[in-house]
Amino acid sequence: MNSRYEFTEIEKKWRAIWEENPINKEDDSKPKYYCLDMFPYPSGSGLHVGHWRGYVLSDVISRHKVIQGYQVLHPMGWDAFGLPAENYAIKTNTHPEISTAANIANVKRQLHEISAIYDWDKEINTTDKNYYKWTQWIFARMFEKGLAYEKEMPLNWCPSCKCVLANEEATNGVCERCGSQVTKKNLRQWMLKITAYAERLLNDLDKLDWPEKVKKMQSDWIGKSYGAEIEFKVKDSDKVITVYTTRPDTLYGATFMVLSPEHPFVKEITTDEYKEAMEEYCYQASTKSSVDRMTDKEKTGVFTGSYGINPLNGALAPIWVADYVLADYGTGAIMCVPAHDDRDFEFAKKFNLPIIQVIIPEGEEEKELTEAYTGDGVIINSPLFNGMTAFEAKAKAPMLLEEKGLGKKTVNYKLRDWVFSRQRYWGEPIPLVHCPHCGTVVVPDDQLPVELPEVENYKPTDTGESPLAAIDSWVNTTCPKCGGPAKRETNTMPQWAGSSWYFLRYTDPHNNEALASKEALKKWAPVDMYVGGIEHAVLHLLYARFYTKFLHDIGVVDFDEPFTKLFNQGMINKDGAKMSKSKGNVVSPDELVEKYGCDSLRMYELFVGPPEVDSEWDDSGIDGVFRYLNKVWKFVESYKDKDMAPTKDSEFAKNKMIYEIDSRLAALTMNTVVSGFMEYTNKLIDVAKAQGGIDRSAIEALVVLLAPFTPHIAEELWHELGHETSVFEAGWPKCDESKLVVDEIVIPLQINGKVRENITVSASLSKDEVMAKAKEALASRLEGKTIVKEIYVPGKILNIVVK
RNA sequence: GCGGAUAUGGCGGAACUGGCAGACGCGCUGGACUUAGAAUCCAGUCCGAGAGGGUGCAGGUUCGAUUCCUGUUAUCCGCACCA
Repeated sequence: MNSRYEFTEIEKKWRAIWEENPINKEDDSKPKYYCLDMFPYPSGSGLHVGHWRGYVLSDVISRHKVIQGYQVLHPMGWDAFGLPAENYAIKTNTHPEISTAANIANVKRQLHEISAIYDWDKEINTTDKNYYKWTQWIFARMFEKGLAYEKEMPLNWCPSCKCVLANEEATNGVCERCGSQVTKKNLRQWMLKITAYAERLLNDLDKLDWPEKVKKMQSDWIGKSYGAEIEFKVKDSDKVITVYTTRPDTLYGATFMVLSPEHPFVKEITTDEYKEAMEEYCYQASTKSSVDRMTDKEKTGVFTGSYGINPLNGALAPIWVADYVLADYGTGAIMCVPAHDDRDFEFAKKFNLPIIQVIIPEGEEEKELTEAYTGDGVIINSPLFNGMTAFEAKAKAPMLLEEKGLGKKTVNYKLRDWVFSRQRYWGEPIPLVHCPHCGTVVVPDDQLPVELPEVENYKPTDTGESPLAAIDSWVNTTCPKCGGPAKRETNTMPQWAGSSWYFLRYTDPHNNEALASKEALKKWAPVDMYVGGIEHAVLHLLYARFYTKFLHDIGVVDFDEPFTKLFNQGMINKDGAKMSKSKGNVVSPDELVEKYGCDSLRMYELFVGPPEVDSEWDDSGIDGVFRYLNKVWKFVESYKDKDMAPTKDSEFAKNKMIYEIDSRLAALTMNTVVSGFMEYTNKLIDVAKAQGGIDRSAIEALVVLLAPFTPHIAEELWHELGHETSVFEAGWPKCDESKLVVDEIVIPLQINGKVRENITVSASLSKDEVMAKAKEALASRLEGKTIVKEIYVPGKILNIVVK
């Protein structure tokens, strides 16, 4: 055995051996475990130490499961459609396929450096024809089920990407990808009816072992609210305006109404006097970008000249049009209760509209309001609800109104349907054909995939047309139904399409008959542990849940949630900022692997901080784990031939180590696992030094425990200890808790809550006996004091309160 | 504006259900070994000479609070006129 820890040699050696003979083999006699990383986009700049973090974490979990006797699916692949490759193509006129392949080769090389147990036979790539065939197949099924539909509407448009965006991609009015301000553009687009699944997407969050934060973000995004729809007749008209409100209890306080500028009645109920102003206002609203509409805090609006009739008391409510009411939420029309809604209050003040209070705080008198009162209280001025609290009335009002035929109980969601088409080249073609006779026809399964054609110009247009639209030979086709001339749909799918189901494909990646066989899905899916960044909290994770539920409904899979457990690893920052090429603060793992070895870097990635928290990268910290591994090496070298019978001390040290590593690993607090290794290795070394040797099983336990974290050194040491088979076949050490029982304990002694002395006592002593010893030890400090109280927490602490 | 999270030495961070604050590591200081350095090893390292003080700040509950409660400040994240 080498006296020095030659990591380069060791790592090279075992990587080659594992390549020949993988430690993780399929074996149906074992239970399954599916541990998945969010697959990367193969970017040109490669991986940095931040990417490693999640991959190391998932690999530690996977290897741990292997040692515990599971067959583990731990696959890797490429989410390779997307804009960077396409933009690169525009700049250099290189086909995206070529640049993508080059990037994949580089990132794959880097991934090998991690020595994760990825099964490369199961590698997938969303841009493979055999893969996107099934992405299209799923779309075809959605189309048949009426979940894919076409609609013309004002959409989020990124002027830089020259492409529409889904709502999820345009939060804060900014393009999720490039950060440009999003504008509105009226376009005909393909939509997916994700709203049909709103209720299930919301309710099923309960059964997921996911971070609360992510569940909260999804449930906020779905945004369910309870309320009522109430009908207001328009005076001197046959029109009836339905409003949606969550506060039907305040109906008597409704002093005006507001329609969104896009509401269909606007034209008809605007009187001649206000016509011109209204046209101008609605035109302005239609051209306003979503950013402006959001940031313009000042309320604007125009009176229609018409009045709505309050169904409860017949009071007249002037009807206004204002852009603070959104067309696509609720009914696009609201009743306004300025006394109890901040926005309505502001609007009423600005346009001098009446304010009627219907709720006053418990025990207070009605007085003039300087702001809207939105809290609970007693209902007043409301014959139907008087005497109730607002809380009560809010709950009862929908039913009461329904009984009177004035409205109905309703729920609403903020979730909108998913804008699914993109005006770009490098994505899955939408498998539809437009036929002048048959209308929109889905491409039959036996003609899938609809392949991307070669183009000469990848450049997107400003008109909202895909570059594909310029290729006549591709666009012109025959109708699958009638055989007549027809045109292909030229939009492509968003990047999320391929990633919404890829976790299913890993179970059976080469299947040409189905997206995966029933048997393979049954064997592996759903994913037991999903590791990735928080940035997909609503986007990818919501879409993947939606796809899974759909595939469940059409009988493809028999579960309806894809990811049982989710873990979001924190980002790694450098100089207080996210690593990026443009900031020049990227730390590459390649040099660190060369200098310290893969095992050291793996362990250090886990040591930088709690895995779910963002951490600052500091190169010098890796010295600590490197020194630690050298210490382990030296320990094994020094004591492997000094085997002796187990002693009380060695048994305690060994089992305590197993117990601590095991429980910390189970809690996924990997930084404390690493510190635990350091702490308990030191204890083993102390015992070995004191005894002049140590039993072999203690050394072996350490080596096996280390294996998921630092596989190469562990495997090498395992063989040095005389084993012929892999450390990953050794079985996970079990803690014998009977060995943790001690007969002497140290009790800290406090006076008035401050520790003054420590005494060592037999663990079997009674309270009185311990107290007597304590008083003896504290005698000089207790002199002249009166003891007020004595507290003894058995085995933990003793406190004496004195005056 | 609303919602959520976080705050502990020079630094990263520990502390399980209220029970010895600062584990483990980095860095630093001193020493050993060396012609010298690197590496390694040993000792020390919250502040304070000491009594004592100390987990963002101000209170509270408790024998005892980093942990629970109230208020407050700062930072980060999510949503953003959703009626």
